[in-house]
Amino acid sequence: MPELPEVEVTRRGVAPYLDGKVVVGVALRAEGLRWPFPADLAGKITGRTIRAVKRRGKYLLLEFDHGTLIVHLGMSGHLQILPLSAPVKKHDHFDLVLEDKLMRLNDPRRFGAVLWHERGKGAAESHVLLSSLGVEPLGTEFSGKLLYRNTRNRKSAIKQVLLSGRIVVGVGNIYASESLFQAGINPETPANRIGLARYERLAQAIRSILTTAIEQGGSTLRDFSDPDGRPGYFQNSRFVYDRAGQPCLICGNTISQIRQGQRSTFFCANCQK
DNA sequence: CACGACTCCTGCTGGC
DNA sequence: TGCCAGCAGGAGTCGT
Repeated sequence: MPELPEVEVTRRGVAPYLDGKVVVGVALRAEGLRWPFPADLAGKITGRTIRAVKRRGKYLLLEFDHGTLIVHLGMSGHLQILPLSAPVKKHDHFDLVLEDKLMRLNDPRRFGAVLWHERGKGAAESHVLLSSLGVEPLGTEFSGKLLYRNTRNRKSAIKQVLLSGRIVVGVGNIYASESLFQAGINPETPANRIGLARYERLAQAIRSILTTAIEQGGSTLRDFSDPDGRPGYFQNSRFVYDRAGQPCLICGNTISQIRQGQRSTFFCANCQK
């Protein structure tokens, strides 16, 4: 479900309820998700204060003085802020209980994760899952030049390279297709055959699309909503994703759907060369 | 290292 | 209407 915009919308939604608040307890209703829940999570964070809620790629980082709770929503994870009395529903696997509210993680497919990183092992960014991530697409380091420089030895299709997260993070299946459409680049083009000028266009497209998606509250294609239950509206701004067989909104050509690395890609063969 | 296939899991949809 | 194959917004792991 969530790509960078949805995770950022989630972060902004939960942060006001978590910042500076004390954890009263946790509820765990499964062994774990993709990986087991941290050993003695309650003992680790009960009575501790959440100092900040940050994001790195699609990972949410709940920072404490003595470590960081790392939360990933996987494909189907969803966080909500609820009253303490909220009834438990199917797939409600984890609650972070505060004094007057709780943050609940619901994740039907259980591809998500809740992990703990001790402060003593360095910043959360040094965690094994975070240490080799690419740059933030909305940060100052990201640019067309960076994309160009880091793709000289990448023969894979540009769509796959974007999805890999090793050069730039947070660009998932929807926004990869949308960004390549806006930049006029065919998703099957080998990354090392794209020049600097086109990468400048792509970087600009990625920034612009992610920024717009965040402002619109993300994409609600099936079930996404922010932690207060509000849906996103970016799906109304899609040019190609999930529009196979429909006319291109720019040229009228029929939108194509192909498979790349077991994932669907959508594009306009006329607008994207 | 780069690359591609496979894998985890539940739920929904589309074709019969 | 029921059944079931196939696909869904992610990404770690393994073999080459």
